Amino acid sequence: MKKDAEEWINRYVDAYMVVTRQINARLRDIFGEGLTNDQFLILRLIAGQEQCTSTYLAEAVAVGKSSITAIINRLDEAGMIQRTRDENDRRQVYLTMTAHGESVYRTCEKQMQEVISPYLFHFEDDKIEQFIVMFEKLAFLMQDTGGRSN
Amino acid sequence: MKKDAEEWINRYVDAYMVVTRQINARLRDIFGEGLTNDQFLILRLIAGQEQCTSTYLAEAVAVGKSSITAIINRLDEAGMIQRTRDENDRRQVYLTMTAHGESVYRTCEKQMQEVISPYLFHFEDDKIEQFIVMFEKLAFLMQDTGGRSN
DNA sequence: GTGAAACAGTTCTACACGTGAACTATTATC
DNA sequence: GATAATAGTTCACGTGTAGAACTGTTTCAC
Repeated sequence: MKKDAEEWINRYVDAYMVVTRQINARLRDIFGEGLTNDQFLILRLIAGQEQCTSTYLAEAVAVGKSSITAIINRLDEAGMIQRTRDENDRRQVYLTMTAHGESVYRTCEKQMQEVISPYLFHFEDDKIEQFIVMFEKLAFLMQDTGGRSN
Repeated sequence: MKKDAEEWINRYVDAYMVVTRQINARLRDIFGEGLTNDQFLILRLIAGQEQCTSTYLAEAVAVGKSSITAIINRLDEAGMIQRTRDENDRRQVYLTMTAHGESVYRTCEKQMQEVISPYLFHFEDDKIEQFIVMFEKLAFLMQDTGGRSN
């Protein structure tokens, strides 16, 4: 282990805990009854993926497939998404947003922008850019070492 | 809103989602039956705070006090923490770890270090430092604008 | 001093999310 | 054509969250 790794990790975890929990709380508040944070994330992934499947979602959010089914069922009951079976491989179910889902998602996306953007004003542009690039590299590293079944 | 804010936020959210969910999944796996991620976080806060109260925890994790009671109850039943009433102000209940709680927490802390540290090797020291400093500033900003009751 | 307000914490009910194991239906393999 | 692999679902159970109602304690205003 790197010499300063322990201290870095402790500082990272402490800061990350505050930031993520505070952001989550703020999003929870503004989304209100419309959507939970997790549902927002799932819609976001569906929006960004052609022919999105449960398996893809499960890997993307690092969670079992049965959890995805539960979330998808609720979004389905709320009329926000549709399931479409692939006629060539009838095991696959593709998930797409309905017009209503799209509308709710876009609203929440705007609200998210409004909640987060004020914090950006406290930093210089190149600092923000560096921070995000670093975060993206981390994300890339972690995505390539996932894996899980069920 | 800043000109590039929207793009930054989208990139940030996408990366942050991957990183936090992947880290959570890995921690869930190694902690196993011993402790949930949230319980670990709560113990971490208790460890780092003299005379820790439910109210402090609720603010720190940006959650209602009733949620804290639930978590504390489970940790109490598991024999990991103790509640002590303040004799000067009998409304206050101070939370401390038992020896057993301390032991479980330290074990999980080590495991967390081992899970996260490999990723640090992919970055230069000063990059890591800058990243963490930025995160800490963000955390500081967010902490100063919280607030919630119940 | 006493009554009202504020505060710390708990309980209760309801729901969202997570797991893992067992299951259905479909496709691939040999 | 039997067997294995894959995609997704269902079920039972534990955890975390909210919010409202509650207890007990302290503070404050008069």
